[in-house]
Amino acid sequence: MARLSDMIEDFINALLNESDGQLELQRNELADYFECAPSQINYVLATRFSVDRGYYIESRRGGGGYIRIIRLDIDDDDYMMYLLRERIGNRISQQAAEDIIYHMLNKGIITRRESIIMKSAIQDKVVTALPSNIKDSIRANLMKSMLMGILTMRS
Amino acid sequence: MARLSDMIEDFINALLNESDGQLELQRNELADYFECAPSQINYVLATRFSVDRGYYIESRRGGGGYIRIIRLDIDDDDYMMYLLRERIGNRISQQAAEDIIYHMLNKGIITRRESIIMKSAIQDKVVTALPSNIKDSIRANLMKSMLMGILTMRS
DNA sequence: GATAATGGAAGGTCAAAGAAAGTCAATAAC
DNA sequence: GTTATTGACTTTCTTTGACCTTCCATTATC
Repeated sequence: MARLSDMIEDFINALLNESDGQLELQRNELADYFECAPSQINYVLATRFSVDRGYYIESRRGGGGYIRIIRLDIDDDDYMMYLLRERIGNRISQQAAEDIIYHMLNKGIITRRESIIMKSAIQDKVVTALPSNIKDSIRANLMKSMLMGILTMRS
Repeated sequence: MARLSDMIEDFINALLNESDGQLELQRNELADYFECAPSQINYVLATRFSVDRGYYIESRRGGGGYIRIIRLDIDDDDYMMYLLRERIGNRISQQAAEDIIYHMLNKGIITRRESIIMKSAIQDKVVTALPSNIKDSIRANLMKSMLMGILTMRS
């Protein structure tokens, strides 16, 4: 008896393959279809469609809510995926973040204006009055979130 | 699953685009047209045509009453100075920050890519596990820092 | 004729109900 | 002992309805 999670994963992958790498679905609908608890869907998304595996999830609650699954284009973005998966990690200093932004600018991944916005966001002064390990951890989240934004917006 | 609110928003936007940025309508008439409760119109105005998104609402009750929707048209630099000096302050919610970014995009102050970077930066998930007043205060710093970056790079 | 009540025609407010998705800890399966 | 599954509870967003306020025109009162 194949595991439910695997069946749901396959199902979603089949839908993704028929799409342009982006897909919208309703959590409850899918749970109904597989006759499982709605939170099962979250489990599958968390374990099988994580950023590490090259996916990005957006969602919205309330009436007309949805879950959007976006498959990232890994081949085209080796460097970005390296940053997300390995380089940035749980903490990053301002200097290291600035170096990465500078590098992205030089490689033509971002424009000069975009580099300035990113640099403004990861300044130490933005997270004042917090212990530096927390600062660095927020900064890591910031970098990863902005990178994810850049990665997902081309589709 | 088209949301009613979105349909009404689109409808109003279509009317606005055919006008000179100002539009008068009757609440009950519009509610009749969409076969919804009149207060639904207020909800759409409050959530989609807020001041943060660049709109201003005037209205009048009684016989011959009306709702007037005005698209604000401020000079870009003035608008950013207003944001920095008055609007953002020490704290700002994710929703309000998103509305402002949406507004800046609509005005052409930032590109779509830039708007996505900014939106990624001010997400709640970036500052997880902190009390919400601290979240909002970091977010205010973020917004101000990014705006300063945009402002200074043009001079 | 001037003023005061009145009724209908708007729009406004707010809380409750409804419609989704998220979280997390307990349990089950392997 | 790790991975799956479930369910109770939470949060967010939307929709509705009951009740309130304001404005105008008409009628009643002095």
